[in-house]
Amino acid sequence: MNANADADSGIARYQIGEVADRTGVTQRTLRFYEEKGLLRPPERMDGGFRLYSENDVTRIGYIKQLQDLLGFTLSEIKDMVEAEELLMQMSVTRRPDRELPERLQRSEQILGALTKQLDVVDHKVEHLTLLREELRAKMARITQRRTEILNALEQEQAVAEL
Amino acid sequence: MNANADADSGIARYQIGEVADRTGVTQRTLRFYEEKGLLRPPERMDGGFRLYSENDVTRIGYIKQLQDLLGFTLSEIKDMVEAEELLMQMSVTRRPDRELPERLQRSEQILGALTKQLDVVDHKVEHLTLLREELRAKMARITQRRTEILNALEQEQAVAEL
DNA sequence: GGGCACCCTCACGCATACGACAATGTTTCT
DNA sequence: AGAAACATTGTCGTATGCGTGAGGGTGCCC
Repeated sequence: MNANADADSGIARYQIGEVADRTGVTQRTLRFYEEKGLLRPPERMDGGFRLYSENDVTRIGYIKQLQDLLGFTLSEIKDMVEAEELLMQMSVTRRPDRELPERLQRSEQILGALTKQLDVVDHKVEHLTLLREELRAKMARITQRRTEILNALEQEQAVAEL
Repeated sequence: MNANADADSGIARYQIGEVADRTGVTQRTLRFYEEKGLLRPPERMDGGFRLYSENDVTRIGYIKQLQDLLGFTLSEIKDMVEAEELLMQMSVTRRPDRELPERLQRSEQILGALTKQLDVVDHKVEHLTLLREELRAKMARITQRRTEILNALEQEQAVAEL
């Protein structure tokens, strides 16, 4: 067994090396993300080794996606995961029905963040879609040229055959 | 007149300051792009001042879009504009019907580049679309929570009115 | 032909996002 | 208990994408 699964506790924990392997980011990057507030400081073993949860692993994948594929900066991503964090906290802290106005405010705050993110994403999708169309048009043009050239070559061949 | 338009030559040229103003990028950035091969070295005046064409201005806007809105790196963009360059050269150099095989090869080279770009764009669109759905789902959840809270607050109000 | 706006080329600086050690401590396996 | 494997915190280095002068020419108008 390589996984530090639930030996006697209830939930699986992984140390940094395994997380790095599974997520495809380096250990350095994981520590860096933690330092920059993108990842909550994970638990530690008595000796100080970091112990990540399955949830952390998921989050790391999310961050990578936002970064590599979607081109957000780490500080943008920080805002996004923080909103996510708040959202999850809200879902959990359903207990005290007191302080409703405060919770309302939090809701609207998160909604604001999500709206901003959605705007950014919409914008990107729109522009990428346009770019895609342009690329397709260019490809069509080039493909056309190519068949023209191929035809011309065939003509040459035919002439040479005589 | 601020534009260095066609005085006696046929085509308008602009010096770097005006290009910077029109495109919204700094002069430093323009020189930097040139240095990095993103922009062909523009013409120069006798004294060494750069003279950009309308075409260059268009290209700069294209680069900015790829960079800011779509999150490509400059080296990715370099590949893209180089393919574009080749494509335009092909369209122009229709003259010598000799050397067809060479032109065929160029065509396929450009096609390859375009295909790669299209793949990248498709990938991004796909992931962004997924992300957008997730964001919408989250917003729906939060909006739901918010109305719940608002209802609860109304209840309190009603009770207090008694 | 003097002045002012504009441009030139270095060249160093800076933020982001890590990579690559070094020196040291921890866990685990047998 | 001793080695191998793995982790920790520094600290310095690096690539990208420019910003910001310094020091010095150029263009053009009156």
